[in-house]
Amino acid sequence: MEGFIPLMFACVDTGMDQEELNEMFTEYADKPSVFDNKEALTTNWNPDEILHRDDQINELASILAPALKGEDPSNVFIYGSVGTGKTLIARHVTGELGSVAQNQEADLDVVYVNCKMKKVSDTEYRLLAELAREMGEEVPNTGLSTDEVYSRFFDALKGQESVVIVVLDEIDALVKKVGDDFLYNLTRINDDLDDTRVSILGISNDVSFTDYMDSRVESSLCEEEMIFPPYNALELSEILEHRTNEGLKNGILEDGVISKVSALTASEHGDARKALNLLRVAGELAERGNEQNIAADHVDRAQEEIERNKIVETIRGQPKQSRLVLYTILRMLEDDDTDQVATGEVYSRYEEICSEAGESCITQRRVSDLISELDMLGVIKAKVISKGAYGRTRQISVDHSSKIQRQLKNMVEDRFYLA
DNA sequence: AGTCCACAGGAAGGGCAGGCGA
DNA sequence: TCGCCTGCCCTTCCTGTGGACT
Repeated sequence: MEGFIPLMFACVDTGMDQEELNEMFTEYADKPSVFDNKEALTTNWNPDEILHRDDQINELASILAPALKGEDPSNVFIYGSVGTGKTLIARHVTGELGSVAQNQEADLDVVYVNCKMKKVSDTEYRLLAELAREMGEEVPNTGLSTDEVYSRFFDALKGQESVVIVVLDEIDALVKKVGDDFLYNLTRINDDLDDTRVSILGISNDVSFTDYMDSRVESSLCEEEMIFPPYNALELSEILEHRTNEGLKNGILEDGVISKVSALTASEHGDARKALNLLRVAGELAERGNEQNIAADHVDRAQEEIERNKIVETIRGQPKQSRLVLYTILRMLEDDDTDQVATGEVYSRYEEICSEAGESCITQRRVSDLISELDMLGVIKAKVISKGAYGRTRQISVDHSSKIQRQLKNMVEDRFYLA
């Protein structure tokens, strides 16, 4: 998609007429694809067989099984790094549980919410509203008090005579943002319900996440805990093999591609999600280049493309002042031909750039927060260091290839000055 | 050991936009 | 229309910090 938009504009610039455009699309449609079922190389796909997670499936299933008899299962907490199969297993097990419950006419509801979804469930209000909506209640996006939304969710639950399993994915992100009060309320909701039993299945990418929680919340939420270990290179290879058999045409993959992808991702916390993305994008690059096979070189290019897209998407969602701060950093790194800058220097240059552009300046305190945010988003790297009598500061650097760095600067410059 | 610097970062709250219910 | 709510971006005020310097 990323390469597609400039192509559309190129058509306008070069005066490509409708017929040529039509021809181009027809040619594209007729071109043989390297994919058989591209969805199999995405994280949304539910594979018929889940590899290397039998123990976790069995454990989770045995914890949730009492729901079939109308008993409320223990609250469960699942930890593990990104791409270790937590969401896949949670969805798989609750999905199967739902099917069995339907066959046996048992009353069981499963509600899934990703707590990191921007504008959907990234605040207490939004999460409760989303849960209430999932239970069939109408809740506006804003305008009500949080207490009102909570009581609407509660009313929706009261209307049921069943067990409700609430799956809260990426719960660590929300707790870090708004605190754990909402979890305290949710874990105590059963005290006020007569016929409905609510069980919470929390999923977190952060193993040390419970440090942020009140001990009372922790003890009731983490009645059962499961830790998902990262996949090793061998396991990743087998998972990729399984997915590519479904997703790619036979004989498309050159030797060594799967082992390269699995070695690359195993060294970075065994992230299966990243491994699948790498393979899919490598396939897309091969297809775009009219090539018949996916080679190791496509994997390298895919890695760069994924990194660039991730950063570009992140920057798109940032407010103007954040882009301005980032632009200041990138311009300093380029102009001063250095690989790191300090907060104080960035702020001085930021003030100059603001006055050049006729923009209003924000305070150093706020700029400091924006630098932290950009660091958290992985756009820059900021490390707090002490220079003794010369104070404390953050050393800011950008850890991308110079090509990506240049593209980034141009993009921020365009978005800042032209937007 | 005490001082000092240049911030980091927590806490509290202001102002505004967007939205809802009465 | 008005009062109230949340979310977001921001400011102000303040305390804390780590290592070089005295």
